[in-house]
Amino acid sequence: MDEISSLQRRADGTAGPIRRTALHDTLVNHLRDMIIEGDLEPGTRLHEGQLGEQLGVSRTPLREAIKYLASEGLVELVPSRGAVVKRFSPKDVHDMLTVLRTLEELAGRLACDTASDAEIAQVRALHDEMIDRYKAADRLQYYKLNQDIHTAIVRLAQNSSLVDIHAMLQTRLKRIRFIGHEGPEKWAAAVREHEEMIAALEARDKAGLSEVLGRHLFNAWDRVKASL
Amino acid sequence: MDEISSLQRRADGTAGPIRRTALHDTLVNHLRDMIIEGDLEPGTRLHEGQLGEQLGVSRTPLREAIKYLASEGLVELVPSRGAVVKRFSPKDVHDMLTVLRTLEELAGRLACDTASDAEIAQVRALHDEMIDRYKAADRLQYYKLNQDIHTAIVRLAQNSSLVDIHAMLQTRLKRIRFIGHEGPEKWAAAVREHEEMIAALEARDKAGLSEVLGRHLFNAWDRVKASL
DNA sequence: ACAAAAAATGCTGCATACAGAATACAAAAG
DNA sequence: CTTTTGTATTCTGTATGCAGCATTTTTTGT
Repeated sequence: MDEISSLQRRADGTAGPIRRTALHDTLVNHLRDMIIEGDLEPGTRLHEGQLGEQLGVSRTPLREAIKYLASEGLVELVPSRGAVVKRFSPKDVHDMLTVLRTLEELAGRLACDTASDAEIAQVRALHDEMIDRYKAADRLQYYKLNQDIHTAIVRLAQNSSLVDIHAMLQTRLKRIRFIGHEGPEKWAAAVREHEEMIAALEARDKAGLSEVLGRHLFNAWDRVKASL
Repeated sequence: MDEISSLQRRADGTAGPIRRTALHDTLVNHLRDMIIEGDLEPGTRLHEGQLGEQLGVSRTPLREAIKYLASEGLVELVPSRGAVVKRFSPKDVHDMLTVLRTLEELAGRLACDTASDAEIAQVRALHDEMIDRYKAADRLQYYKLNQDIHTAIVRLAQNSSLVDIHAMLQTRLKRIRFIGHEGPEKWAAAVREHEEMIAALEARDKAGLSEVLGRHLFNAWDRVKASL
């Protein structure tokens, strides 16, 4: 059972001086995880009283967290009727992937110019680690590293707005992708695309990196649309 | 003085019996306007007690509104110290314009495929109206219609995610652009670009529309960077 | 028996109250 | 005169209480 004790524990586990994270902030992360991982399915009403009791917090910080997530687009606010977990239609997902694709294409072009060799090496390290997880058929860790790589490449572009918006879209899509279990052959194809990505990045091939990122996300639609 | 009466008045001005907009929602819009119009300058601390009293509302809905705006990126939450109006560096603005440019280029390409003739005519109407305002040197209305046109074109793309994110970036940039008073020659150049935009849209010239939108936003940096 | 209206219940929205942290100020020591 | 420490005040963070709206259940009339 989720409890206040686990909520108030610092995320990084360090024994830092004092708790500097506000409860509503902790709740935002906690609720976001619950939504992404499917504990709160789309259409579920977020009962303030019930949910608050379950998490061991009062309604006030909970409500604040819900407002934050509403602006993030994960929940929907219905006047006088509370909040419900937002349901994304297949078209919504397709739309998000289209935008994400465009953004990553941009990130790829910028990254080739702005990234240092050391930073590229770090992405390579993530990639190698991911390949290991792939060979071990460790889907969960593969998936996590996969996202980390995309995020890392976006970071290389050194555009704060791009990082922000990419993270937001990534979050909204996480729930979908988290569910979508593609078959071995599609998984292999995705891995091949990642190999191309790293090669293009190391060669600082702007057009090449941008193209493969775009293709990767174009194909992503094929990989997830079945599970909708 | 801002008062509860003006806040609780319905946005559409109808005399409907019941108020269907929640106070925190009204506050979000009100605060956003205050930030954009410069009533709350960057770096200003949002004093809950004082601001609440000034607006005639209690702290609870005010705090909820602030959390919402924080997720929107207009204010920053500092633990135990409240919220401050976010300050954007010149690089931040440049970054946002870069992303906005990419998104509008995408919107332009999509719009040529998806827009109906009637919708295009509506944009043309907005454009003509804007030209009138330009000739009348009515900067405020010109500016407003300008934004409306960009928003309308994005809408034509019929991509909900694109609309969302574009609106968010527009909002963040509104404050900057609201201040930035370009000279007559730059203004004229912007208007010429808009003429090109409409022409390309009516010709459903994907490459052309995308190009001019990109150029327009590329030049936008020149127009605002002086005022930073 | 069915439909419509009325009452009752539960939940959201807002305000207020209280506790703890941060800052400002003042006094004392070097 | 400067610096440091103790204290007071102010503000944020959280909990709780109350009023109004939605929905469901019950009751009443046909």
